[in-house]
Amino acid sequence: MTSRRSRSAAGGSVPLGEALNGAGLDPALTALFEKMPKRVVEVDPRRPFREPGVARNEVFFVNTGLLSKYKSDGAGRRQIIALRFAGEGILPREGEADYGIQAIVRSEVLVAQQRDFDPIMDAHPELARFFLRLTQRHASISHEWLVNCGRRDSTARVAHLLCETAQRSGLGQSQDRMVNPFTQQQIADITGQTSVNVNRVFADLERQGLIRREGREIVFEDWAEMRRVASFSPAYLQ
Amino acid sequence: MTSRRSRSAAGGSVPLGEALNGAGLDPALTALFEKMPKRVVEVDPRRPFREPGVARNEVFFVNTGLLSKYKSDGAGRRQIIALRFAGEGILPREGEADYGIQAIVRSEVLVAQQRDFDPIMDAHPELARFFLRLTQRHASISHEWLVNCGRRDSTARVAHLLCETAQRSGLGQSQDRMVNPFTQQQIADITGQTSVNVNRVFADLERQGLIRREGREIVFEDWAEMRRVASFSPAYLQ
DNA sequence: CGGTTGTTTGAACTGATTCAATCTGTGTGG
DNA sequence: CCACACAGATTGAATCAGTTCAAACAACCG
Repeated sequence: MTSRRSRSAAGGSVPLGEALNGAGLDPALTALFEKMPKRVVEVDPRRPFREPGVARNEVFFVNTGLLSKYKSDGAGRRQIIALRFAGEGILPREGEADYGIQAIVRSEVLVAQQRDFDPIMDAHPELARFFLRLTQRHASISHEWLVNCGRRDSTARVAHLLCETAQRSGLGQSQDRMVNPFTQQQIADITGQTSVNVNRVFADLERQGLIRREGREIVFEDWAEMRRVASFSPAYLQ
Repeated sequence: MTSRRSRSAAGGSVPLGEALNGAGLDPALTALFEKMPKRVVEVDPRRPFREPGVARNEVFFVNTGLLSKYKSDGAGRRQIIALRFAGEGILPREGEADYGIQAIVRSEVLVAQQRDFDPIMDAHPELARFFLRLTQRHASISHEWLVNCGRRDSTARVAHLLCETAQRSGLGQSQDRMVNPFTQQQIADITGQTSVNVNRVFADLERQGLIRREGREIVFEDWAEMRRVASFSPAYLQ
């Protein structure tokens, strides 16, 4: 089922409080966020959720599943610019958002209003420091993606995304398999290619003995070599 | 002269206090930063300034000129991941930096120690909110660069960079010319191409009547068409 | 079963790279 | 002032990685 698939891809449910505490937030402040009025929304994959160019006065938190932020160039070619795994969130910014949001897999998302969020920030300015750190981490990931798109060949790009995904979905070190949450089109939209080529890259990776595909699962046959091909070093994930 | 070139490309000098005030910081806090111990450093372009993989316990502020943050893939191919124009800065982050810093043009940079910076942040937690906004802006620029590298053809990528540079260096609306601060190799490192191709793209842009080159200066002959080719809409710059 | 969504494969094409050579402008030392 | 060195820009030819278009195939779901 789609929802099971989402859960396992994202490493299970990560409740708000647990995630904030885990990221180093003072439990007293965590409690404030837990009390903040919010809706729980089930988001279907690859369906419009939030469109670009609309005022974005909401705060999102991914309980389970996987969200993507996307933009498109003038000609409508789509580029996924960021992912939010379970336990991560999306902060608002002045003005209208230049990006849209879609789910990669069926996701459970907490949606709060900026007008409920802002007073908490105002009352506890030390919170901004916490969110500054999280934002810096995401910036660091964006930078790695830029290296990926700009300087690596198509095989390395896909391999790198798989490595990052395995890591970020909280796969245990012992785990050597992962439910691939992406369609090949989505991988293309992340790595700046066409789905046709992504398909060929997958076939290559398999032929080289780096991965094996079993239905939706990807088995990493040679993690060390995989990392090397992808030139993946997880430092940028902190 | 190189230093004049840097100044005009970056739209002149932007002193620390003025920049922070201009970005919306409380003048009382601005004063704290102005009192913070710091060195003034002249940085030569395309020379090592800060290497990747080293603990980065400093804060930088660009007084005049233009800095770049760069990373490289496994094979040593270089990608410039961000620019800092006059009036912008670079914050530290836990652990060792995964990126290096180099000047694009000769720059005057203020360098402060994190240990002098942190106490100010500690004493004035509302500061983090200010830096959060700045960091979000840079993240937004990274995302646009991702669209650029991932989805636009080589002509649009170069055109987009030129548009962004014109805008960010604070060129007046009336201004239709700009000193190009980049070498073609640097443009290649930003847009994920080779310098050879960048050269051909420049020739194309000129042949299409979008720009004219006069020495180091670029004259925008048809700004509207340039924006269209680049699919440049400056909203992401805020 | 039929509709939908995603994957796989082939053939032709093209934008960009690679490698190598040449040209140009600028700064330096004699 | 000239000779030289150096960095960057320009050009050509061969090659190749990735796209495009089109069609077939597979899985899933009501």
